[in-house]
Amino acid sequence: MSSEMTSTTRDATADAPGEWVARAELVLTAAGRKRGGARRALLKLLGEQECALTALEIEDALRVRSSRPVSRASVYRILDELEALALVQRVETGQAMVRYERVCEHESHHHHLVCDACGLVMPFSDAELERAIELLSERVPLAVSEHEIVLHGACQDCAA
Amino acid sequence: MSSEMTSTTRDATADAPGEWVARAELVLTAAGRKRGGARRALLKLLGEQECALTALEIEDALRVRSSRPVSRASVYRILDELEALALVQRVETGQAMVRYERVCEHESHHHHLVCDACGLVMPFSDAELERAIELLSERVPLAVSEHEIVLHGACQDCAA
DNA sequence: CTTAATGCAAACCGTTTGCATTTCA
DNA sequence: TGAAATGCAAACGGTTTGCATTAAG
Repeated sequence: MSSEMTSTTRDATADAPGEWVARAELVLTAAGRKRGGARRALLKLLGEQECALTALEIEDALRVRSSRPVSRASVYRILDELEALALVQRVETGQAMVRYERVCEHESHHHHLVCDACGLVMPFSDAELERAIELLSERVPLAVSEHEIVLHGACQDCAA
Repeated sequence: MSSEMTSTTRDATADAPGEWVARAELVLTAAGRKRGGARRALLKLLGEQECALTALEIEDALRVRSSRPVSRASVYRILDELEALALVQRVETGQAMVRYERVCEHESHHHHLVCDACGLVMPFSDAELERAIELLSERVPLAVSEHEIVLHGACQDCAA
């Protein structure tokens, strides 16, 4: 019973609402950036997400269910910017497109489950696994700064 | 002292020489494929590799230091074919291009260390980690068929 | 005003595909 | 001789870039 249970619903990334957005705004201002409408819309969207989205999903979401459509170029540029400031991280799921999700402080980060049949991506976290990685990192010929773990398989719907 | 030591040199993938190539030929024949020169050259090359290569690296290697140049399209087609037959697997390193490496039977598979500074990719394997993944796989809302682990950081040269 | 932010369209680049030709069984 | 294998070049699709315009501080 030691490790945190995987949760598809309430996600490990789910900060207090807006906390991440607030921090992001701070970091951006500290970096001498101005506050544009496109970026504000993107931050709001990312702040609400439970798991990683692709740039195109973000573009669509902003065009369809948001106040503020954002051009594709801006989506990419803003994501790059946020990644450089460690506010967002890339997630490689082995699917065609890269995914992005916000990075939360003082929260155990999560990893990803990918359904190879339907493309569903779900977060999970596991303390044992993190411990194993931590130990391992000491014994490896690399100064480890990050790690990414992806489990592939069939989700419950697709396996049925 | 329990887990296998990471090895940069002698790699976990290093089968008895040619063993993988021989198996690959068998599987391909069993699948009703003919034996073309391009594929033979590619198999030979992959059989000699210790770690994952990109399609372009493969194309170059075959053009430069091999008997048999192989067109880019064929490289991709052959890799797809081998992947479908589970003779080769993709490796997502978070770099621009996908990498490919042969899959060996009855050998604990390995994972990858990626130097984000110079792009070096090295294999490693760890029994603890595998155990953690195995346990975890039971408790997750996904019928897990594979997993991929990538550690990012700075290699010994780049960290120095 | 000065500089960052943004949109648009074109450029990029790894990968895939269509088609004609060659090769293997 | 028929199916698979291969090369070439064009097409694709996600991502990046150049440039002109707008807007924040």
